[in-house]
Amino acid sequence: MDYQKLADLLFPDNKYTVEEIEKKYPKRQLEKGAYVTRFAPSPTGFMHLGGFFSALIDFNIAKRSGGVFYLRIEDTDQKREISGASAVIMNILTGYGLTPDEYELKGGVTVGDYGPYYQTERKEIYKAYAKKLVSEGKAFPCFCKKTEGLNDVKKKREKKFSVGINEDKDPCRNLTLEQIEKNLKEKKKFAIRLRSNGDGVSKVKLYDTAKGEIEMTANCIDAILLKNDLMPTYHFAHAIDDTLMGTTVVVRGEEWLPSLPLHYEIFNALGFSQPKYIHTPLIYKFNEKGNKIKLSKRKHPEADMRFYEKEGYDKQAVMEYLINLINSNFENWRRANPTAELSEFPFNGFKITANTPIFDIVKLNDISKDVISRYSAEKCYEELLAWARENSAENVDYLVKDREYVTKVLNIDREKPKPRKDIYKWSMFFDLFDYMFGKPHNFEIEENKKSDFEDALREYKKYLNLSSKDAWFENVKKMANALGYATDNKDYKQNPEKYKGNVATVCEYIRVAITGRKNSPDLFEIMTLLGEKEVLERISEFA
RNA sequence: GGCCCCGUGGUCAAGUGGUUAAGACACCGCCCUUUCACGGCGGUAUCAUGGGUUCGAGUCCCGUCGGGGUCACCA
Repeated sequence: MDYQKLADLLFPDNKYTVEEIEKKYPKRQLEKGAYVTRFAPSPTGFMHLGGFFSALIDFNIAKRSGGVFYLRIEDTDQKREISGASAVIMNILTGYGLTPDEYELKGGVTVGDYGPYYQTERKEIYKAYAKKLVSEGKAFPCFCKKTEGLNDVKKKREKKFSVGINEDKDPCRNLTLEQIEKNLKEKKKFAIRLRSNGDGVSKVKLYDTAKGEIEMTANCIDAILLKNDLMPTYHFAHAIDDTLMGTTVVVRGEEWLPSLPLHYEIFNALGFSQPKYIHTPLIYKFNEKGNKIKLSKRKHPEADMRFYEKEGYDKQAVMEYLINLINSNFENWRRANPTAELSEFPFNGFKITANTPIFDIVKLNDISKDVISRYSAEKCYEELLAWARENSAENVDYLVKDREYVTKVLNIDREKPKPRKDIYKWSMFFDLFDYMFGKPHNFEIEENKKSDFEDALREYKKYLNLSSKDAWFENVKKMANALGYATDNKDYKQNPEKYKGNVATVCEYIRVAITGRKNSPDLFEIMTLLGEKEVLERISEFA
């Protein structure tokens, strides 16, 4: 077979040769030890938590080594393309401070010399390499009918098929030049497949920086390199782009691990050497049956980065949670350095756990509470406002108009060595403090306590004193005493039957009347902010 | 089913041949606060399993079991 002739037949009008292309992509001039990483999502208008997770690792590896972090859009599957998706990706990345050094905005600027950064714009590059492989006999055209996508595959999987030796070699690999010419004359579309040398038995030693050496069965599949629209598959584009663009470390989800032998064979065929790989653990949740399942876009809102945006999770907290998932030394560091910037943490992207973590929103909440408790009231206000502008438009006017008051509310129990921690996302603010912005409607009081409750409130009108915290509390005690509630706690504990309750009980009644609930920050501060008139009105509701 | 990854408490995890097997979340108890919290102290609870190797194994090797991933002209 005259492979060169075949290559010319298949690709008569390629714009570039491989040599021409490689001239345009010189080796990057970087300090020794500097890593080049990339985030390479497909533009579906959705960013998965797991994708963000690898971007976080990418960013840290590049930035901490003085290297480059770039964004490449893998838009070769036109069916899935959503317009404006790349802007969404850039927004999230920059919002979290993971701004790429090189990127391209569709219809806008391109930053960086190793572009284009959209794969569809690199079509001629892939074609050049495909032609080269064909001319060397390492790839061949395939005229078969396409598989019908995911459904076909699923059916095949249900049969629990096993892949035997050489069974995956594609029949088209044996087509004669004449047959190919005939097909071409009939304008038949073709894909380009790798002519695999693998037997499906021999082993290859591969390496993952996080997992160590992995021995895998060599690839034996004549994998598609170029689809019949001549766009590359992930595998082919990965080899070419990451080589040309100088990627030294590829961080990607663990679902890619099984295709490592394929990538190994493609890199070899192309004469490229492989980058380092870090396959990150996938993030799971438990389903109803208690089985682990992948955090998925369809089933789990938390899989979508927009969820955290909408809910108003603190960005620092989301990142701290993720780092904590792969390395809990982080928590020790955080405790020792409670006010340090996240960027000061000696994050080692190469040393990540291989375990498969289960997403735990309770833990995220806790981290978020901690992060937010360290903020000043002013910072909280800014964050709250920023969140509201995007996600709660109806509250923006109010926040802007009553900035001072809102800041004071945010400041309750905050300016102290151990600040209160009850806010973990901004969307909860208005519910949590609803009583600061209007009279409560529901009151957490048991039916059998109602008469005591009302008696206490009636009496409290006489005792209300907001002149100082001490005076306020002194009066609460006086009233408690007058109504037969214990003011000596020890005595109360020993002889509870002697009393209707203790000061805590009285406080509970007042708290419920003012806030509607049994839990709230410091009562005196709340009453002071509300003002005497409002406080009396609320008490008078019951007395 | 083939191939591969993973297996320390309910969850996340430190641990790289000798530890009383850290820490955090959650849960429970006590203390502090004569309010709600914050906080402090303590508790329950873990090396999947069976064999090796070794004076010694959570750590190394093999098997088993369990969980997960993958097997598309999707990434």
